[in-house]
Amino acid sequence: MKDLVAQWVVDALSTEYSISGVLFVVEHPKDMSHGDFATNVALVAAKQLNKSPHEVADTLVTYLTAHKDSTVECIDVAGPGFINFTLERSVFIAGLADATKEGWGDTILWQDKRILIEHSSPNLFKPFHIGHLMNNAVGESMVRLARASGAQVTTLSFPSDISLGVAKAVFVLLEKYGAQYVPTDVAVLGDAYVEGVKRYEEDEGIHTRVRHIADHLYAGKSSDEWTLFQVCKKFNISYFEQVVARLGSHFDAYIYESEAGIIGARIVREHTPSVFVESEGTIVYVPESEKLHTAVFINSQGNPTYEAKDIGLLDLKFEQYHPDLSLFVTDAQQASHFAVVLDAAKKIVPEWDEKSLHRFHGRMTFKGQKMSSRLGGVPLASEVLDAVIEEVKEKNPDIAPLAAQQVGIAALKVAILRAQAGKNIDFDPDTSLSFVGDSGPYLQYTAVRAASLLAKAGDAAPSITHPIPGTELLERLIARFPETVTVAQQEWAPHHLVSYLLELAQNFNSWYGQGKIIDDDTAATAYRLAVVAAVRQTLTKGLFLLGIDVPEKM
RNA sequence: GCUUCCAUAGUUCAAUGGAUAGAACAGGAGACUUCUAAGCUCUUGAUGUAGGUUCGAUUCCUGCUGGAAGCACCA
Repeated sequence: MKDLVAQWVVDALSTEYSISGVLFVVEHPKDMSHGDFATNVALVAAKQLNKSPHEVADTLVTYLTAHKDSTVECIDVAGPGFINFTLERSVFIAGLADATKEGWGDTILWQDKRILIEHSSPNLFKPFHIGHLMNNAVGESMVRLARASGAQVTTLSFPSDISLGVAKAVFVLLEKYGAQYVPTDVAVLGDAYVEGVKRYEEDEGIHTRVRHIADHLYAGKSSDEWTLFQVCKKFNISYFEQVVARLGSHFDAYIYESEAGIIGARIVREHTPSVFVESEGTIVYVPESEKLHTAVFINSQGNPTYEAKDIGLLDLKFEQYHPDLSLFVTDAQQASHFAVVLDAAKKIVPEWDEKSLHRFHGRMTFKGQKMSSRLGGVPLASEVLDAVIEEVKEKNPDIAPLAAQQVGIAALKVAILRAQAGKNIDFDPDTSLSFVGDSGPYLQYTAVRAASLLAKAGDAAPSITHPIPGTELLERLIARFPETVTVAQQEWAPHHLVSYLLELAQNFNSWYGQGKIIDDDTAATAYRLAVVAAVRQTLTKGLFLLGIDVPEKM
């Protein structure tokens, strides 16, 4: 429709003024009272034509009005010279029927493309903490947006299983519990990690032993540390799967850092000195751009660093999944790291850089305190989740357990997703977490309320045959759902969707408060129910795309 | 020090270069014998600073101030 309007404007310009190539835009006016589409063409063309914007606009409107098609109700000039197009209401009324069909909001933006999405990559031995909640919320939403774009989506997690840090943890576990240790609590592993880091810093005497453990782990050499490591790794992964399942995520595949490291190290060595260079006993990459920094890929012990592991990961990703787009989500701290890795990667296989997209989110602080999972003191994701769910239950003691969990997760996820990814969030359960106003529970509540109305209607079936006044704004908002999804998909920006859903919910609740939906007027009731059904479906689908379920009751 | 990102109401966030800068929370006031009050109605209140580009700048460019992150063997 937007393209159609633009074409009309082009025709009008060429007929009335014999000009073309004017760089105007057609967009939705910010304020819906200004109509459905607006163009700035008169403002842009005025100077070139040496006439006032209003004069140009008036001339164009006369032409456009004479040539408009039946879907356009009126075309007028407003403000400094905008041309506003208002569509016939019938267009939107017909749209209500689409909104209750299967697949409402699905787009064809990436029809049949293969998209690989990596997110929620845990660090084994470090607990899944509050920061991972943010990564998971952003990542899962992108997965769902991608699936709704017609793409074939594969989800991947890249657990960090082997590192010097893990060797430090294994050192502590061996010392404390011995080689036969079987973990029963992730907190013990997290504590061991923190303690190991601390011991390593304080006591140089253990460095040799820890490095020795690291070498065995990297080499997969049969030993006490290897056995203990395997047991802990397995335990951690199953814990991880439980936590993300609770949050609504599932991973199709895992690639471990240990596998990626072996391949990455090989690739780096194969491309030395063509891409990488030896320096001070290490292998580094020196970017040409001043904006990027030199990074070590193979350390002086001969082990791959994070950088080389990411090269190996790229190889595995493209080798195994042949993605058209490989998206990965991390926090913003790693932005420059990946910029360097991709700069090196494009010299090995250009596709690795061209088809990769790094989306990052901000850092989550907790009550103003910076969190460091290496130094401890970070709330676990599950602890935060439990606390939030407890709060939901306090607020509504009658709520079903499943609903309480769904509401708690919605509160967390919307708190994260309503802001543009990339900004830091200071998470304070007392203030950040809202159950009222612009919040997840508000959206859920609205959807539940709509569902409740439909249930209450009994025999009265929704119908669009007898429209009544008062729902024009809602109808036009509902019609914008698919394009809002498209914008969120194009920009990988779920917050656009959150803004839209909040606006829809606010308008619906406002309308709801104005009078009865179900009354004695059967024709009018049927129409109102059609609007309710469309709103319910739109909210439910929109929340689904954010990774949020709508409870039965709340 | 170098590189990058950020700065909007008391607070948390919006605003493809457009029209009167939108919400929510907090504060103030109110309606309801009514379908879910996690709701509704009304109300107070903001673009860090100095320039530049533009018909038009929260948005683009430059300086300044303030904050965050990164900068060779952690991930």
